[in-house]
Amino acid sequence: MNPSTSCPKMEKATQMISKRWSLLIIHQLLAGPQRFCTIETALPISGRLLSERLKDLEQEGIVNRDVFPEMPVRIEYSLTKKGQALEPVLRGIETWAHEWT
Amino acid sequence: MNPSTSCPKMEKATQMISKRWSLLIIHQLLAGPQRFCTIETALPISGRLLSERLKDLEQEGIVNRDVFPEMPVRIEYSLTKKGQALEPVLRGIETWAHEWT
DNA sequence: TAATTAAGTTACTTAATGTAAGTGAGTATA
DNA sequence: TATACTCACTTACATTAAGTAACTTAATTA
Repeated sequence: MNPSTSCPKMEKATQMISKRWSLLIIHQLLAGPQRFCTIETALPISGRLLSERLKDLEQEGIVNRDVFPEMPVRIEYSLTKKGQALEPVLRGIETWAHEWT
Repeated sequence: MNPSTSCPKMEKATQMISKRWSLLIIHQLLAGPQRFCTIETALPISGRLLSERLKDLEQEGIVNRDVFPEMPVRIEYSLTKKGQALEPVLRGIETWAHEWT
């Protein structure tokens, strides 16, 4: 592994969002706050990985985890401002996906 | 793994570009056609993976591999139109990276 | 009482990534 | 002429990540 000469912020950013499933989860959350099982049903991802990825995204400050202390407890995932700021990127991918795939 | 209810094009696209290193390689190639060793030096990626990733991207029609039959042979990698169409996405990530990381 | 749902976790298998060294053809250096 | 070096990879192997399936705990519905 070489020391890199490219932009370190770009490296960090791509590392963060290009983990498998991250982009699809963020895309899914653009539709609004959602519960675990809703995301699990919407995407072809297993609970095991969704759980892991949501934790990662929460740590990166991209996703919020809100606990509503009802009975039974309800947990909703949503995008933070940092996460919402990725909307143009996701829309760009959407456009590209429709044109080229 | 559930059957998904989200957009299959989006799934394909994210699968394609969010493989580790793909985004950085495409970003690097936005600067123009480059040789293997140039990319290897510019990014913190090993030859082993760069070789693998370039093959993937070539197969997806995102990257071109041009062989110049000089002595010694020169090989240059560049973006296809499909690859160049990703520029807005990469610029979006750049912007986000500078604002939020 | 039995089955189902939500939000995960545990255990285990398979696939991807990282590291280091090697290859073969050509080039420059002592 | 022998040595070292560059380019564009490849091979072998160790480590890490992803995928699959079954399990958990508490509450809810049939």
